[in-house]
Formats: sequence, structure tokens, C-alpha cells
Amino acid sequence: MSDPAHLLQAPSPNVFDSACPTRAILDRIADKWTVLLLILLARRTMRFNELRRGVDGLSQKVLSQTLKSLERDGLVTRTAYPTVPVTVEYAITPLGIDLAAALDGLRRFAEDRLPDIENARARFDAT
Amino acid sequence: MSDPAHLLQAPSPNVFDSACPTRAILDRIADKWTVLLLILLARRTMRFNELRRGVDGLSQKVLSQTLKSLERDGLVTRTAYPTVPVTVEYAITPLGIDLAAALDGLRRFAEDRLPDIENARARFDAT
DNA sequence: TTCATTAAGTTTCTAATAGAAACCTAATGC
DNA sequence: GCATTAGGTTTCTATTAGAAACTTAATGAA
Repeated sequence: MSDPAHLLQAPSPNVFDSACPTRAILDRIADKWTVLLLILLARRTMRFNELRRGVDGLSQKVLSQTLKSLERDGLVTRTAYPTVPVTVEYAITPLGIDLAAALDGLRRFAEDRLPDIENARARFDAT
Repeated sequence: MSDPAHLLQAPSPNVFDSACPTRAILDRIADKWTVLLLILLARRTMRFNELRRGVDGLSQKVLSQTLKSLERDGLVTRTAYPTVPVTVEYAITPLGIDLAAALDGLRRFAEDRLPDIENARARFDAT
């Protein structure tokens, strides 16, 4: 403790601070397509077009962008097989599984509490 | 069970279907500002400008829009007091607390696993 | 008496992003 | 030769996000 090195410690992470790296990460993971893709990939490894069909409304462009950034962040791996045409598999990593567990809480909330939200909306819109 | 009414049951909720109402809800809650605001409001009731200061980078316009939709969805309540100038308090509801618990998992993931993600990025960018 | 301040927004304008649709590549079967 | 397939990329437009200025109503200071 006499070592002054502790003065150089990284500041404690704070997602509320826009300059904190954890905030940038939250911004990326709190995204609808990320949520849906990771939940699907937590169930099983899937191919590009399989994911596209699995997530209704997701365009090829955005799927490709999102997968690229998930791969960069170490949340999924991309494996291409030299078939014709090429086969590409996306698999979740252990880190991704950790995140998917948290994200699945959002899916469960949406599915479980749908009636409560619809009631609230009806009440709000009535006034 | 001889009653045919069960044939008219709502289809089982499926967030992967863009036409499912649960999907619209997921799209709304998987949003960075929603995540940060609900986590803050789960800690304590706050006023408009207090929230704005609490969430770095959040503009007044988007704060006001987001709070309005959180209120409509029954996740927060808005109470205006006839002071001068007016005082407005935003408080989380029991439904909001349920959601905030799930959302806080995202914050914890971001804060806990930051080093893993940064390592993954460094590895990815090196190739 | 005019001016500045405050809280909680709204409005306006511009810059970034999302989504739709077309295009690309390379090999294979018809 | 022509269509098909998987896994993208490119281009174009429409929506959205964010920055900055404006609003309202009362109060206190100069």
C-alpha cells in the first residue's frame, strides 16, 4: 500500500459516464438485433441465412454488420467451410453465453409481462 | 376441453416474429437509454434534470421521448408538483422494477467482462 | 422596470443510421 | 448458356438521433 501504483488504477467502471469504455459496450449490447441473435446462437450454432430466417425483419446488411461486431467482441466465432457455395457457421463463445443468459431475461420479461404492458398502454391512451 | 374456445387462443408469444407484440416490446426495452434510465430509477425517484445529469450524453429531447414511452408502458410514473418552476418526479413502478432487475444484468456484464471484450477486440484487430 | 434565472419541456435543423433492393462471386446442375 | 445457391457488399432513400435554440411562468436582482 506504500506503492503509489494504486494511484494509477483504472477508474471504477461507470456505464452512466459516456466516456467510460463500459458505456460503449452497453450501447452495443443493448440493441434489439444483438439480443435476438445471441439468444438464438445460445440455443445452437447457425449459418448466415439460417439466422436471417430466424430473426424476422433483419436485413442482410445489418445481420452482417452485427455479426461482425459480435465476432470482434469475442461473443461469437465465425467459421467458413470451403464448400460450394461457401458454408459459414456462427457459434456462440463462453463469453457470449454469459451475455445471452442476461439477454434472455429481456425476452422473458417481454413474453411474460406483455399483458401488463398492454393494459398500461390502454389506460394511458384512454386519457 | 370440448369448448372450441381454446382454438381462439392467442398464439404463443415469439419475439423472433416481427409481427408478434412481444417483439415490439423487446425492441423498445433493448435500448441503451431505456436501460440506463430504468437502472437509475430503480435506485431512487428522480427529477427530469437530475436524470439528464445522471445519464451522460442523453439529450433533453430523447430523455423526454423515452420517459413518455416508459410512462405509457407502465414502467415509470410521472408526477408534477405545482411549484414555480414546476417540479416533476419520475418514479419506477413494480413492473419497472421487474424489468430493471433484468436490465441491470446487462450493466453488470459490461462492467465485469470489459477486459475480456477488450482482449477479444485487440486479438481481432491484430489480424 | 427590465433582465436573468430556473425546470421541464418542445421545436428546428442537420448528420448519422437503418432498411430495401439490387448487385457480386464462383461453382454446379439442367 | 442460364438459373440457382450462400454469403455477403453496394447503393439509395427514409427514418431517427442529437445539438442547439426557443418556450412558459414566476421570482429575485439591478
